Amino acid sequence: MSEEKKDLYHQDPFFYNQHEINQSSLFPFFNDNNPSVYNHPVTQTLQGLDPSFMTFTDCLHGSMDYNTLSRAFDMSCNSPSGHQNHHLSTPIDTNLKKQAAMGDSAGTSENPSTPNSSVSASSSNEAAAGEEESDKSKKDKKPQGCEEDGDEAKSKKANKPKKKEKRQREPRFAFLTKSEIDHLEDGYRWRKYGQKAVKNSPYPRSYYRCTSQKCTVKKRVERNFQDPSIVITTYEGQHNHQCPATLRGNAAGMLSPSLLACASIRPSFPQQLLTQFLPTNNQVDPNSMFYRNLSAQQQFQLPDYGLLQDLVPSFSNRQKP
DNA sequence: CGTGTTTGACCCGCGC
DNA sequence: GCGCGGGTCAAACACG
Repeated sequence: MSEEKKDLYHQDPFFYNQHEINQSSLFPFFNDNNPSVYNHPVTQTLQGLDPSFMTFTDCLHGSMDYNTLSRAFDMSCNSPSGHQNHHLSTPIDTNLKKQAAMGDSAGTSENPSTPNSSVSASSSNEAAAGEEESDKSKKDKKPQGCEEDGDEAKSKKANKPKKKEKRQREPRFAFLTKSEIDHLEDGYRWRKYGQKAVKNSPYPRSYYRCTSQKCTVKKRVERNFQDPSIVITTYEGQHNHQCPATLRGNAAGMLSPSLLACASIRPSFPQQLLTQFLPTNNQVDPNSMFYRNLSAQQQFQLPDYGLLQDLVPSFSNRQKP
């Protein structure tokens, strides 16, 4: 591995395998339980991945657990590679990497092969609850000009529970998207709650939280500092509610171009996915975000529009002269 | 007025 | 213990 690449690993354990970027515009990173892959990132392809296995929306809707994801990508990893351009990068999990680096037994003793098990419906709820709790205690800690004076504030720090539970992070997965737009529409509503400068990068990282009540999903958005045209979107957690866009019945208008990129990765990408998002009359409104994002986002990245033709016949009808 | 963004301050974990 | 960097909070602000 080159020194430069090593640096990338160190700057962010969530390794963005930008060297693999080719024609495809989107690279999902998934949880994996094998720390070795962090040291030896491999290029995977989506060949051999059963399209019925997963959808982007499945990830976002939380209707699929991470076992499924990792299974799916183990599959894809083992499958013979065929598609030369559509690379899927290495599954990454920050916590696991850290644990591996630290030799943290907690990370390895329990269910080493299925970190995802902690993400099953119940445990992920627990994790979320834990986070809420910690958030609450954090808030309580804040002075906020209530009755406490400085001393009290100090003592409050001392009153902190001696053995604080290590904050549990939700599993995360990231997408690289070639786009001029930082914050890509994905059908959910997000509230920005922070922005930080990224070390060694001129581009800041933005922090978003799902605006839905009791939904703890967060996402981070930043630009690849070596290729500013690439947006790195990292999702943390799973939505516990329906996609607002789906509810509105106008999902196509909110559809992220990432989804299209998904389709571009695998020509046989589930039709159901797109049909699920597209308006029932199969018309694509040229004024919709769907269409506008396409325009703004390098439509040429789609391998050829025959792909979309396959996926959405009506779409191609509009494109054809 | 409700909703979302900006931004400086703060908290916390980690490495040295 | 200290400093650094990532992550979060919340007041102030902007906007429709």
